[in-house]
Amino acid sequence: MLENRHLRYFVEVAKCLHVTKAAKRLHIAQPALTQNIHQLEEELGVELFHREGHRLTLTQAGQVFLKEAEASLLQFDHAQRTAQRAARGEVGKLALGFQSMAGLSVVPHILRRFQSSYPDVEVVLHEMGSAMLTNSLRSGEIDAALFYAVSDDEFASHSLAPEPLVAVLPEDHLLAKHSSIGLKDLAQERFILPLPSEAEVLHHAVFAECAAAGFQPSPVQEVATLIAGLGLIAARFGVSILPVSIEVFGRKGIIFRPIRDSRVTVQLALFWPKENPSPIVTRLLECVDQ
Amino acid sequence: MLENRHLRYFVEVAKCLHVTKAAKRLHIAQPALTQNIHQLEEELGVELFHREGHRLTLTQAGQVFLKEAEASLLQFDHAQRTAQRAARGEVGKLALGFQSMAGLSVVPHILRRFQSSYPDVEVVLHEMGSAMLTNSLRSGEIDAALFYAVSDDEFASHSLAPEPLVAVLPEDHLLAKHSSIGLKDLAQERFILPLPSEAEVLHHAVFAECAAAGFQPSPVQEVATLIAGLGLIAARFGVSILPVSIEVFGRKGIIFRPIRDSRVTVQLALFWPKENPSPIVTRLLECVDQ
DNA sequence: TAAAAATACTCCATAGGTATTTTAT
DNA sequence: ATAAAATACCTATGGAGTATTTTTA
Repeated sequence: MLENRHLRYFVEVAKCLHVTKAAKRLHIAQPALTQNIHQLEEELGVELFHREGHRLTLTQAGQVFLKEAEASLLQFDHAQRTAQRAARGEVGKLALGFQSMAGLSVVPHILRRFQSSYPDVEVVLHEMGSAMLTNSLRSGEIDAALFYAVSDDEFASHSLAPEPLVAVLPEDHLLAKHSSIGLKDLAQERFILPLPSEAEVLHHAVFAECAAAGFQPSPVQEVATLIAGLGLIAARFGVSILPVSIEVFGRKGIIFRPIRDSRVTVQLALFWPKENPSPIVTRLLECVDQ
Repeated sequence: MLENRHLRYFVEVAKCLHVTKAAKRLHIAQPALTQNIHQLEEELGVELFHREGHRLTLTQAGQVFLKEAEASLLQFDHAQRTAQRAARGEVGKLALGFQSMAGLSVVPHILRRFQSSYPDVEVVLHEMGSAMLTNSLRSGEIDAALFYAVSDDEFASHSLAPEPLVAVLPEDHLLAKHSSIGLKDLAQERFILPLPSEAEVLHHAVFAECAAAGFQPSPVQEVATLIAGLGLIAARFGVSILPVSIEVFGRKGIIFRPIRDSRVTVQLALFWPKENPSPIVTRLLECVDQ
């Protein structure tokens, strides 16, 4: 059976056209090299060299095979180096899940840095709710997920800086003229909340913040998507409380106000499977903190 | 040292994710396969499989390496098949020399047939005189040459059908009104001859034909190129005798007339080196006779 | 006759086999 | 209990070495 060795040896001989010299460069004995070349020719069924006495020349087939053999060796090398780069997380695919809120500014920021460092990683983004994110992490559908949550035993995680919450109001709301608001003033408002399955931590954060202000939000309207929620607020259907990074979202008809005496913070965190984490996630982590 | 074998084995295991099954398909024992995979991972310095109990899965690096390994094996195969095709003369380069006269119709004809049968042969054409053609054949600069000559001990050759000679006259020549001419009527004309180094056989053919008609051409004007010769004839500077295939050359001011009682014929022949002939020449020969 | 390739042979490294153990389902 | 992978050990093929012969420049 022909092996790579045969190609390596052949290329060397074809380059010096001198078996003894080639053998020295290959650090093997001349007869061993001669044998390999013969075997190669035998298995191919092709004369690669003209032998006129001691004068070696490549046949036409030999010239063609030289090019092909070199290409094959390069490909072989490339395969090895690429596997090693892949092991270091420098090439491959990264399926990254994220919550809508995280997609507003954090994901784009991190991604820009990551892609400039690792252009050979193909990143596929998946926007979904927090419940589905954990499912997808479990099933291996995604390699990592970025969403508002607290660290947890099931997954490895890395939390970003805590974020304060802000009140989200229609722009013509009575309290809009103040530069900040006391949450108690919203006690009678209808609260727009994300579905727990979409953003569990944000859902609870609203209750926690209200509880700190001494009331329980009621009535509430749950929504599946951020877009729908902000639309309802703009239509004066209710108000909400969201992480401050919502402010990059400049929807018409909506304003944001800091909450005086706010007690609650939330933080984005990157989660990934404890078992067989993608090495690419390690590279991604390096980009998260800068 | 990693060999092709390792890739073949890895690809099989990566495809069934089952060492025992893969071993069967490869017709080797399971421990041998296990060892090879371990050795591959060792030499690469890369984990290619996750092993959770008996459940094998490819790591990210393994997935990447699978693609690369398959590509490498394909390239290896391709190298072998290409060498074999090259040995059969189906791929490679053909440097074909020819005389101007042969280039008029025979070379284009043969070439069209040849290229349709062997599109992967790169043909490079070299137009030169007969003396230089033999030199280039000797030096290996060209693989074969097509020119008017008689077969010869130095080279292998294959002659095409003999061609009669025709008289080449300016169109307003006195004899032009006749449909054929007796060569003796040209005895007083100046003969335009190719240089012997450019077309030795054609040069001699003129003398032989004239001798058969009972005279020796005089005066003579030798020219290096066909173009120059025909130009001189059109300018009424002289006449010539050339193989009948000159008639495809429709230069203004020139006419061709058969020679009555012509004795001499010439023939194109393909010549190639006796030593180490290019296999492509054999393929070319098959096209020459059809 | 000098130098290079081919041949003859020997040896040992290792690819691959058999038998067995370990491990997980 | 079963089936698969890992381990241990053995065998033998063949890759590579040394010594020698053949060939040609």
